[in-house]
Amino acid sequence: MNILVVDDDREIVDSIAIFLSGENYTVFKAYDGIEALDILTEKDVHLMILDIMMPKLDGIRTLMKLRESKNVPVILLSAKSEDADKILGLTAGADDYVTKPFNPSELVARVKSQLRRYTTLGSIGKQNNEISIDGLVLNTESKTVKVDGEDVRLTSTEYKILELLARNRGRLFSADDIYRNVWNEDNIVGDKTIAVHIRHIREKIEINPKEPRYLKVVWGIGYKID
Amino acid sequence: MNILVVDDDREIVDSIAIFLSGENYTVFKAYDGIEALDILTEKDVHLMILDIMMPKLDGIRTLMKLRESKNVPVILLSAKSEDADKILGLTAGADDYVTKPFNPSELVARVKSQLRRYTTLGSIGKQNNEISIDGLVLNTESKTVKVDGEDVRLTSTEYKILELLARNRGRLFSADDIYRNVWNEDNIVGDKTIAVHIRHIREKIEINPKEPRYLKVVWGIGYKID
DNA sequence: TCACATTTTGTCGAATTCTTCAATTCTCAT
DNA sequence: ATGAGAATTGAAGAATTCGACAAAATGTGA
Repeated sequence: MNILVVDDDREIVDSIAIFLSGENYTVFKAYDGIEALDILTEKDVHLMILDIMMPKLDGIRTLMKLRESKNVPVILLSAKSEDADKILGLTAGADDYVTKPFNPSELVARVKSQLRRYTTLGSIGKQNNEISIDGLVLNTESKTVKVDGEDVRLTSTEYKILELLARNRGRLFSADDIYRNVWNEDNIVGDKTIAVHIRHIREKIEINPKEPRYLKVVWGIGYKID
Repeated sequence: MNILVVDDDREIVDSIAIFLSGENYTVFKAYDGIEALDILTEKDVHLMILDIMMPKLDGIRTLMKLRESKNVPVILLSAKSEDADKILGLTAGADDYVTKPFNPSELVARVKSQLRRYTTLGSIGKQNNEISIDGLVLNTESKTVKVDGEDVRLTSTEYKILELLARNRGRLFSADDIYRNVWNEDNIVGDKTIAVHIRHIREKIEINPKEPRYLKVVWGIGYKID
């Protein structure tokens, strides 16, 4: 892994470099924003540690310029611990903000955390966003539903109810449970509303709504998907 | 976006919830690790703020259990500012570590930063600067758009919206999601603005805006590109 | 400053979706 | 078998949402 360290104070750059090298990272060094951007285009940088106060091009501007084209993780470094500065930096596109003086081990831990997110944990698209139950397939990202390969159009409320039940296959939900989960508030009136939505879902996903294949009722208690 | 806040101190949970709600996040609350894990399976959580000191199941253990199956970003919260604790937490799989007492605005900024990394910035290997969807081709470098080979002139706002949707093909964005991503701030007023931009984009890239080939609406939820 | 392009806001009608209510059917326990 | 409670069904009014248009606000370059 290649890490670019940018600070106009050479001593700081060197000491950070020593700690990172000790963790077997390859370290590139730069002493102002222009140099940093140069290295970023030339080399394959996996993470950047960037000081804010620098001559020529300060850290925030460097970061903003970088974000126009690359999504490399950036940890900002600054002597200023003012909250406003932190917020500015994080808003400008930084992934973390560390104030000087810092504990080298903590910095290394934060580097590792960011690299883990960037490389192994990945982003939202990577994870499994399909819930599959027999011929019933929910895609939680596009909020779509397929039954035996056929696309089925559910309304937003219908989808939310179905996702709740599908996500917790086998678990029993009373009408009130469902209401609380989907509406995020308590149901004051009766539970007819849920019943009607259940019917609509059944009409759409069940071949024979009278003999539900998925969406089953447990008498006197609630609904579930086996 | 859904955020889960976990702390055994209800006052802290409530106050964090207020700040996050103000930023238009949906907030789920839990008061120990067990509850947290329950909600994580039931709901689609996009980020978790997790206190370390908790009864039943402490934050670190909760985090480790979570990491067995999910890669949701986690921000640890702790009264201890010992470096060793920070390092332990970050090593266990956390994405960030904030010590109490904290500045709410900073916490919100860190939440946004993590969500950005998780959702829009994405992970390694996305250097390709052309996004191609059927006859629709976006060049993210020159910020130009072609439809069936024909150049199309989009305004900057229009382009940003289209890129967001194209970059996350299949994923559904509510009007608020789009606003937050493109403007980097919350939408206080209604969602007419997005609707109008969507129409303009459609007028330009769709042959028949009434029957959109690319930019589809999902009633009651939002927009997407299949 | 003015003219022009872009972005944002406000209003309206049509379409879709949600909720309510009443009638009917079904299930379980006796 | 029967009755009470529970679930399903049908229909209709209420509430939302989307898209179209117009117009106001904002930004930009000559």
